[in-house]
Amino acid sequence: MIEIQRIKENKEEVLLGLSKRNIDAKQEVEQIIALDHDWRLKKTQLQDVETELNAISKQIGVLFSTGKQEEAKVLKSKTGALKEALQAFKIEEEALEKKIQDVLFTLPNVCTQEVPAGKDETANEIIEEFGTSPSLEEAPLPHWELAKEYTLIDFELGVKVTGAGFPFYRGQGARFQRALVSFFLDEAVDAGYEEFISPLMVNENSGKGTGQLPDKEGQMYYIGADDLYLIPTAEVPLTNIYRDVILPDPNFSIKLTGHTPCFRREAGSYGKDVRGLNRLHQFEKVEIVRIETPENSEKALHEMIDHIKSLLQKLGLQYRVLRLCGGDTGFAAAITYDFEVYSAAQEKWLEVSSVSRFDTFQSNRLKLRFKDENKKSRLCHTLNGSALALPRIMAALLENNQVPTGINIPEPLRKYTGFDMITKK
RNA sequence: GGAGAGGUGGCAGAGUGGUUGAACGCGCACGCUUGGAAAGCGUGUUUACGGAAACGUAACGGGGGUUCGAAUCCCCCUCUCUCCGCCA
Repeated sequence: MIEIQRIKENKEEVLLGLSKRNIDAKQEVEQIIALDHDWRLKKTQLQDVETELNAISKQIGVLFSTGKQEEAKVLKSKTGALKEALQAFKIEEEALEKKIQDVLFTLPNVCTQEVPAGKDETANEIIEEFGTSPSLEEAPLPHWELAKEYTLIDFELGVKVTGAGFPFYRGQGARFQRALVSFFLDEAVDAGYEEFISPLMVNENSGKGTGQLPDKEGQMYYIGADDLYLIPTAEVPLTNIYRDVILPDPNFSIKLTGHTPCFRREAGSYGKDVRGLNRLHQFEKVEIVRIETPENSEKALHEMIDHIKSLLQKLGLQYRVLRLCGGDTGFAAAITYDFEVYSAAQEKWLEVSSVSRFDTFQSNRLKLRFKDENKKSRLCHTLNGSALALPRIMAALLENNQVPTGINIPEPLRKYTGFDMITKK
């Protein structure tokens, strides 16, 4: 959540950043400032009473130990009223604090200066395009047709065993996916990210830490019997490694990566956009996560962007980079860049990566801090990005690399697949 | 799942109702000492909030209770360890 200090000190900047999301938060911001003022006042009053009560208790202790029972009794009788006052102040103070939290929780992150204002994806800015569409034979097949023809993915089996959106990958399809995962992980490790295999379920505190809870509760699968959530992305377990951590000095740059399945309920999705691999309840993704000082986070963001570009270029995919407008930027992000690859058979752009800077929005919830040069605790910046999400990359590669005799495997993947081309068996 | 033991500062580990935010030790930082180092000596060394500061308040796994006063007593939850059971 937004730091309350920032709201107080840079009210206009906060309002401007939120306005890019089409949100007028003037009322909430004023309310928070007023509540915070009241809370401070109440807190001081509360502490005054506590000070007095502590002093009396101390005196009683001394009196007892010196055998002055009578004097102690007199003092004791004075504490009743104070305790009542203490209770009252405490209740008021806690109520105020909760109210502030409640309002704060409703506010999304403040968008940065470069984020374009706008309501939906039509306002996103295309900032870069790379590559050209492959020249395919007439009537290229969409990936779900190719998947059937070469027995790569079985959607019907998934429906039988689990339900829609849970496909089986099989044979060369399974191998192809595994090759992509290995390639992405190796590239990340080469770029200095530490590889993790993480839990696939997380507790409530972790969900809150990265901002999925409470605002996206309905999007996660929930295991009621054990009070756990299936992860919607590796971002959640990876970032939460650093929940409640204070890094001891300002010279750090934490780079994590992990490959996990991602589980998303995708409530309300339907239609042709969900055809084939375009939208699934379970899919695989390699995620990269970074924890940086505020001074370094913008640089880190661009390193991540460059990393993703290089992956797409090595795979020979045509892509474009979008800077999302405020309305399309996720709740916790300050700025987000999306990567889309061109799917030649479907003739459309598919989102394959989303890279975001969260500034202190997550770390404020996570209580993830570092000691600066003056040994002061400051909140870290967190960032993450997909590098990459598997299904749509697979869809694009299948479609774009189809030839009459099969489907060509991009060169960098061949050492992982063990074959150069997907063929009919 | 059953039985027992336990969760205290960076670590190790005292502390069973009173000036204990917490002994002693290790580690760490700074200083003294030294040609330099070690040893030695001294000082310091949790976090959050309020405050310009002095200082104050809170926190001994989490939550609640008893009490003038709780790390210490009571209740609930949770986690760890040991033994048993089960098991890829």
